[in-house]
Amino acid sequence: MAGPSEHLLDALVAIVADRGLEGVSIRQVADRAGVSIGAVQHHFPTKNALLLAAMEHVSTRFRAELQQRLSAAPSPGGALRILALLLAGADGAPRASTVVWLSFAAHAAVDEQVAEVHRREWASLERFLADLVAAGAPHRTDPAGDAAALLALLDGLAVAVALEPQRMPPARAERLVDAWLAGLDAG
Amino acid sequence: MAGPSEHLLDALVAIVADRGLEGVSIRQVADRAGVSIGAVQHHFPTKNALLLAAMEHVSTRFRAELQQRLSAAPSPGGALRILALLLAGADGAPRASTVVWLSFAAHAAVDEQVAEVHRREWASLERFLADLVAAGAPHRTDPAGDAAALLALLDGLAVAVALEPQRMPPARAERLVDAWLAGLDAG
DNA sequence: TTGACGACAATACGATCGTATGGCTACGGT
DNA sequence: ACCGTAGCCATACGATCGTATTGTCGTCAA
Repeated sequence: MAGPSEHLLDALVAIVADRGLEGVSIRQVADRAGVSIGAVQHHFPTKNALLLAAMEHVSTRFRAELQQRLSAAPSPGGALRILALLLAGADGAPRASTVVWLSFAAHAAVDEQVAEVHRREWASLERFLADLVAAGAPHRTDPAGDAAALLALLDGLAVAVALEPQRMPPARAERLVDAWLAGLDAG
Repeated sequence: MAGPSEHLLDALVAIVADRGLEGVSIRQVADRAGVSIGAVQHHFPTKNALLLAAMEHVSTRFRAELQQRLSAAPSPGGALRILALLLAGADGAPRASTVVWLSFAAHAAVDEQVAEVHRREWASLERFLADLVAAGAPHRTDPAGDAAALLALLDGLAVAVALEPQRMPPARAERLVDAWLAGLDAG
């Protein structure tokens, strides 16, 4: 299932997770994957192509894991909570995932191709959240607005959980997410 | 008022704003500031020291601008809205500021010294927001929780405004902020 | 007057970077 | 049997990096 290309992409993601994007070099990726520089160059012509492929890779992985987790959701409301906790980096979501997308996001501010992938993913995420809101809380008048606010909240929480674990431990992030979801029905 | 050191820090911040942290090198900073490599080394012994000083520099600048903007606030509620719109990158806040702190945040995930400065600033921000909430909406039972949620929302909105201007134009961010603030009184 | 020192500039060093190049091996089609 | 090509490695090239070293001016205390 996992070819040599995916192995390289996993190596890159692992490097980003613990040394940041600045720690990524063709040589480091090759080392981590246990192959030569030439092998990396064979599968991806440039570093940029490797980076873009890695972004698509983490997106694909995320969608797969999401689908699996949501298969156990009893209702749209339950699915919304599962997705929210996952995105917020609350219990169950590894810090590494947040660090990776945070690194990509920062790079997106400077690289148009990376920005395009980021925009596509986040737009898709907002649509998905909006659908869950519309299905789980049909009385809401602006599910798209609710989804956009929720997505922003979750992004901010994820960063806080990853960078400030003592100010924002996962349990607090979970409480805040639940409070916001409760506001969906009340407010 | 602005000595040669501040000039170097401004140069670094300008580089981060339009090429990211990866565009920062001693040589680039020296070039942008119109001095030699040696001058940079004279004021800051290492690149890391320069980076840390730049973070403190943007913090100081931010506090100064904030204090100036808040001096025109009629009430705690008004001050809260001004600060929220500023942090969210809504109309009036430049994209560059968001890109700079986003870059620093991503770097904080990998550099403990940068992380410490980041934590200090964000903790201070949450406290300040909590005070404004407590003053402007005294009936709230958990102003610290409100502040933490608001701060996360604003961080997420700022990133969205900076990276996805068509999904999250400043006006939409402003509407979402206002909706959240309205929920302070209702929910 | 001299001499130390602060504020730079110029240059050098070793490391690492992305990428190009050329060769080797194994295999699949003709 | 043979040729091409996919897959991979070793190595080289030029650029850029952070930092160390050394020198050159002023200014100002003694």
